[in-house]
Amino acid sequence: MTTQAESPAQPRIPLSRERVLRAAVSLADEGGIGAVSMRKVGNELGVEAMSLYNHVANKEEMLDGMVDIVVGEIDLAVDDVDWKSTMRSRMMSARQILVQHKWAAAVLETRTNMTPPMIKYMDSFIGIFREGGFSSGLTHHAMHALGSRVLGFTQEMFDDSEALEANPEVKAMMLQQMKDQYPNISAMLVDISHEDGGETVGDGCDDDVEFVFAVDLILDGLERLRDAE
Amino acid sequence: MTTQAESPAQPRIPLSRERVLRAAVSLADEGGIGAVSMRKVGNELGVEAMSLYNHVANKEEMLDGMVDIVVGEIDLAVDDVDWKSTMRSRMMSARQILVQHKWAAAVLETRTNMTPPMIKYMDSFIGIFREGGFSSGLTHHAMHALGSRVLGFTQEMFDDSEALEANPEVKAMMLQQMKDQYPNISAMLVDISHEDGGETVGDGCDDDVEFVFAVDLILDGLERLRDAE
DNA sequence: ACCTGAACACCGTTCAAGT
DNA sequence: ACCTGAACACCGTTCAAGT
Repeated sequence: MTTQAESPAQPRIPLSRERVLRAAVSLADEGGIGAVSMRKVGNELGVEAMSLYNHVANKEEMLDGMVDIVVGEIDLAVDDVDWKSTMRSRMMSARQILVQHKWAAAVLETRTNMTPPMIKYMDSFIGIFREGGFSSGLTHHAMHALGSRVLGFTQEMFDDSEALEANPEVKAMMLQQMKDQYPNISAMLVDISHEDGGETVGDGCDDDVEFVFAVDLILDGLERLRDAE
Repeated sequence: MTTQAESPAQPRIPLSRERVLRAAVSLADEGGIGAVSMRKVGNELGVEAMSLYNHVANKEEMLDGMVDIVVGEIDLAVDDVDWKSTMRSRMMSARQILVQHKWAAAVLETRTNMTPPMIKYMDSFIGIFREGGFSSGLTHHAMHALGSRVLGFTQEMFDDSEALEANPEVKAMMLQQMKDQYPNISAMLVDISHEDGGETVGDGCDDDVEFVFAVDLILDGLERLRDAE
């Protein structure tokens, strides 16, 4: 049944979280997310489905890990001549990776957990705007406007981080811990809570406001192009 | 087992596609899309799961029907003072409905079939831009730029309609049939195929081009806002 | 014409038992 | 410490059989 059967001298490679996730990603790359079941991933590794539970908590957590691998492939090193071309390159890198893993965009949108690779990506993303001279408020809007375009996670991740921030005691600790690892996220959150006294951000951002902001941004731009034609 | 058991005089209401879809939508509204299985929908209607197959081809087609119901709820009648506020209202109506059916946005993104309610929505959408004096090319860009924001279907639907259009023999027939029912879609497709000789649109639109267009539109708008601050 | 019982080939997940 | 057999409670779907 296993592919290792005819090589008894070769000790089987031990399972690991890494191996499980890589097997799952390669199954999804080949056959779409529908080709990923605990049983099939186990089979790919020459192991029963139940063995996977020693390395991932459950399927949901396995999907988190798969997305982390994909997000980790996005090149964060690009540093172009100005903020605009840097951001443009960043978006292209992200898109390129998501095109390589066609299943990932849909899965990404179902994730609600913030994982370190996701937070790292977001911090880098925010950093580009900050270095471009954007205020924290406008950076926040920018993330919502661009968010659903490449990585559909922006709303949810912000909701989570802001839910935590809403508790003032947790807030101080969180910010302290985050400051080193995620300087841009921290700076933005601090700025914004000072700017509006937590009104917009404290109890989760107002999705309606963000939606209208993005729509108006696009409509204004379209109008300009029409008039220029 | 059924809720009708204690009322033998009352003849059971006969099943119908309509009743099946409404039951499925209400299950999804209450418990999310995970609460929708053939067995549970059957149970909701006091019927076995297998009976549903007399009214929907399979689960996939049931999901199509559920989405149609939701899309059909979007108010297409708004006609504001100009194209911009009309489009703004349209986007708000769509968003409002999708917020009411929280499961629908994700399901919408997995649909690949063009259904009449979807085409009707698209035609109305295009009509707003056309009446606002937009060229067909810019209208096409606009749909891509706004598409993923409210209804994530734009890309796929366009790919389909353009795939059909790529066959010149089918094209003439299709356009003739569509002209009455969907005047705006037809007009746009005709214009675009004349404008660029089918280069951009004939063999499916260039997703990369559309992606860059949308990103640049947003980045330019953000820059303007930053400088105005 | 419409509904169902029985069956098939799948799922995710648990837990005690093996090594 | 890690892997597995057996089992549970689910899936979507079919088809011949009932009414």
